[in-house]
Amino acid sequence: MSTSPPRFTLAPSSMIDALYESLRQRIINGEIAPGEKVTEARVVSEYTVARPTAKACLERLTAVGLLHRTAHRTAVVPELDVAEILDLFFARDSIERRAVQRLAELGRVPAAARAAQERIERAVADKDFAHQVEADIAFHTALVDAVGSKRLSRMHELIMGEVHLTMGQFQAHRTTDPRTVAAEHLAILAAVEAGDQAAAAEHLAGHLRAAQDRLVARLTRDEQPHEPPRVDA
Amino acid sequence: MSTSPPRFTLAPSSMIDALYESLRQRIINGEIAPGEKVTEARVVSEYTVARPTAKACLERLTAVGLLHRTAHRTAVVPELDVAEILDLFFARDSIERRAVQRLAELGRVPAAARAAQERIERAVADKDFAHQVEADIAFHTALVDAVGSKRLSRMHELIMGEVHLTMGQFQAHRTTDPRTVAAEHLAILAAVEAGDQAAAAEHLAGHLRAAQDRLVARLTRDEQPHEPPRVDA
DNA sequence: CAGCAGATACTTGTCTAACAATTTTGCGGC
DNA sequence: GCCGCAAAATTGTTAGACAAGTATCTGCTG
Repeated sequence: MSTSPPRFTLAPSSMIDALYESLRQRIINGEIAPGEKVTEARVVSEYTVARPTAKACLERLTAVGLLHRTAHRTAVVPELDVAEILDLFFARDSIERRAVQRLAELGRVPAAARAAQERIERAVADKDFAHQVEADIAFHTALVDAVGSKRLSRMHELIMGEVHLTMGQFQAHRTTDPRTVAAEHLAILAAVEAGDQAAAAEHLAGHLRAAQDRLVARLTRDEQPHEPPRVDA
Repeated sequence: MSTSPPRFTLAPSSMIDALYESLRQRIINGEIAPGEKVTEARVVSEYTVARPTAKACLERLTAVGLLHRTAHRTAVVPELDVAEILDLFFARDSIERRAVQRLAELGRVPAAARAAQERIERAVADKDFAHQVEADIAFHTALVDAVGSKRLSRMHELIMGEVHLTMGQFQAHRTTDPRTVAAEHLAILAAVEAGDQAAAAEHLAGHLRAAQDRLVARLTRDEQPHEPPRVDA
């Protein structure tokens, strides 16, 4: 607040940060599949780090829900079931709805959201799905960050890792028309710009519900065959 | 959710948990004062633990805002200024408002909230201020937990440490009539029981705003003399 | 042949010790 | 009195070790 906010983000400075980012990416992209075990020893050997470093990293990933772990048991990449997805989207809606209401109240349309929107459209044109998912997350994060509340942003960050994870699982068999998503995003921004809190909240809630329903529909279909957990490596 | 909720909480099982709880209490109660430095070496010597253990503990406290720390610099107990308190209460309101709206929608009045309410009244009668603050936190936490959303509860937990901290700072010079607080709590529960979402949200928002205003008023008065940071030890 | 008990291997929790990198502090010179 | 450099303090990371708890496999018994 008092110092100028950083305009450029550099590569992570500490070992743990770098490790965290790398593992985060691998989990989110599905490179480390849901259900797969991630032992401390594995991290130590895959990268060249000491075990305490790996341990700290796994703890951080656990804190944001990208790994599940109970005492003395190996951390695993979670497979979210329907109940968890509903819970996740309820929490997400709570934060983002408040954010857009606030933005509408201030009449503030974040530039970063518009930028993210353009990135989404470019990714759609390129058929680059991973990038599209990432830009979509960036769009929603931009909305929350624009409120300017450190703590709201932190709470949002706490759950967006899991959102990213579910979209990553979903990404393989995508059935969504990207133009629908784009239209919904624009409707949110338009309501914010018009200063209409209720409309902004409605558009956002509808958008999230649509995403949630797509995930749930996909999941209930997939859970039927009860496919065995994929184990590679 | 699927397993029965624990009816009794035991002492923390792991070393780090115990350390975390102890330090948390000491920070919240003001035993470790705002502005005070907490080095890893200090924790190591005060308790009998290894430095990595202390380090992990400080990291966890930092994650929930009970300590502030930047790379290579010593962790300190934060002194929240007015801007931060406003931010904190904005975030808190976002979560708790959603929670009571949801409870009203379900018509679910959590028993734990009523129990906490009784604990508050008992603490008031005993003039036990620390206990009163703790029970007040428990009341609000009970509201959020009753929703049954793991993630909403986790987000709430992420900021309630800081709330506890500010109330601890405030506790020394208290100016609040406890009966006002009790009445506000009961109004919230009544609205929830009646299933009136809007009224529940209104009562909660008013309650939080009153608490926030008391804190801010106290703080702006205190900041005038610009007292030098207390340094003991 | 099935089921259970014990033994073994694996994994995590914590500790000790050490060195590198960075920040803070204190001293001396100008 | 102020600035810069060196020493001290503190954190970041690594290595190795041992205890304790889990999971797995083997072998015995019915």
